[in-house]
Amino acid sequence: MMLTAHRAPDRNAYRIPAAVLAAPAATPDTLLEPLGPGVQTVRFDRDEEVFFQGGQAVDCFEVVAGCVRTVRLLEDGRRYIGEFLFPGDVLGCEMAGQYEFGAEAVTPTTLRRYRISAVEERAARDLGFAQRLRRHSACQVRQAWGRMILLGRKTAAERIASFLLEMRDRIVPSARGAFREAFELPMSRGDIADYLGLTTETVCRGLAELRQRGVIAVNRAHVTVLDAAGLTHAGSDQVH
Amino acid sequence: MMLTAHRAPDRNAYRIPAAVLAAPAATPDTLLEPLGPGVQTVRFDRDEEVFFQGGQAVDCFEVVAGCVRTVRLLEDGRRYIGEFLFPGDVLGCEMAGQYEFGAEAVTPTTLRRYRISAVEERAARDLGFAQRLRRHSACQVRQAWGRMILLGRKTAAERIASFLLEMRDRIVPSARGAFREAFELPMSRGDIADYLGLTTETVCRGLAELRQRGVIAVNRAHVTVLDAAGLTHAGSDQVH
DNA sequence: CGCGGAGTTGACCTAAATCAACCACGGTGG
DNA sequence: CCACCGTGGTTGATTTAGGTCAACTCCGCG
Repeated sequence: MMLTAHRAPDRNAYRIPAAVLAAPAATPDTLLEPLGPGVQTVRFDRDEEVFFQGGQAVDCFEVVAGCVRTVRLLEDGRRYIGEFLFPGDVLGCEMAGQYEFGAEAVTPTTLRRYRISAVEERAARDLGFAQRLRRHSACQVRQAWGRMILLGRKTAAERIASFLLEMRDRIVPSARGAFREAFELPMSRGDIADYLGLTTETVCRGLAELRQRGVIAVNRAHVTVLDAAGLTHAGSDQVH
Repeated sequence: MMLTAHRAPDRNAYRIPAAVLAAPAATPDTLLEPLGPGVQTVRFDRDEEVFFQGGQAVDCFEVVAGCVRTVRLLEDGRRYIGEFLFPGDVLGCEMAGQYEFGAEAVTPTTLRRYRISAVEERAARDLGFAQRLRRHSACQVRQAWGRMILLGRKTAAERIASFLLEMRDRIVPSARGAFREAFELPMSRGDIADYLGLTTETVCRGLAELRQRGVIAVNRAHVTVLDAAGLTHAGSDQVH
């Protein structure tokens, strides 16, 4: 299937750690694949809204290409970005009733659209599918906990280092043969700031600091990790 | 069953919003109840460890009485509290492999202990059970998102107000007939601080501020919400 | 060539952390 | 029965990380 070309072959698409991957032989390629065929493919331009906070939750999506952000707003305009989604990631399938946050395309994006009701209906009769869904949510929960200690207890510098490490592991280098330590950030500094609970300026200063210390090279969107160990240390991301 | 006496009758124990509760008739009382009988009941003293961060994840728990906190530590001692658990809440059942955080008793606590493997095994053959588990994780994910905007974008005063609102809704007044706006906080100011990403002192000052404005009355553990609307406003917890 | 928006850098300010008393109880033991 | 701690809570003074405001740079584009 051509879709797999969009994903890094060695990484598991729905982020299930190796320990949980004692999966049965015929695991589908992506979480929602079993719901095809008859799936709609939809495209969104940069900054276009995929769905909005408070809207009736009817569809969920799988990213085929591009990058999507989820956003929550406080009424005075403060914005928080819940996560960035890359090819293979799934969006909105734990929503019930209303979307609790909005979703917008960071770059021109291709998504596959599924009905949440179809997901629910399938889960109600297919145990394997239900199990994979459950594991997906469990992963989301564990990831969320990681984000909380980042937001609650880490300094600006640590958050930025952690962010770079996360992106290094999640962004597939666009250039064929480009090595893993070099990648293009699809999102703006403002997006990064709203993801990390900081401001644009603080993100810039943090990146500048890391550059001056020779840990990374940055030029606009292009980032190269020069000293991975140094970056891991700067992020306090010990694998306890 | 006697356990229900420990829970507020009008609130759904595993926090599934009404919209999702289109449940089949015979819904069990608590999430893990179907796994009984033969469940062990275990007790923990104040500050005793239920399980520790990094340990092999084999058991999960349901709170019968008392209050439990989940803790994550950075190696330099910074602490973050993921959540407080009250009677009816369930703990650790989305763990795979290792516990990603520790759990400690905030007060003397009674828990029912289940094997994670038993939960998995039951989920693998009981669709209804799997569905409830899945909804439980989905709720956890949605709650986590709420916590993230709190940590990433709210001021100290707003966090404290939000916290009080959460506790008002989750803590069952101990005194029979005590009205809902008065409750006892089982956790210390330090615990609250680590839950909100603040310090003890800032929590104290925030509470003092709300007291001076006549929004609440506080005396040590005892809190009374005098002006619920004012508190909601102070917390920026609009129901969008 | 001039415009406009993202990114960067600098100067300054403020919310919350840190550091330091101090208070208010709830035991404990004389 | 009451003095004595000790622990958690509160309040005040000071410091600081990061936010705010403002200038300026660097492209990309018509």
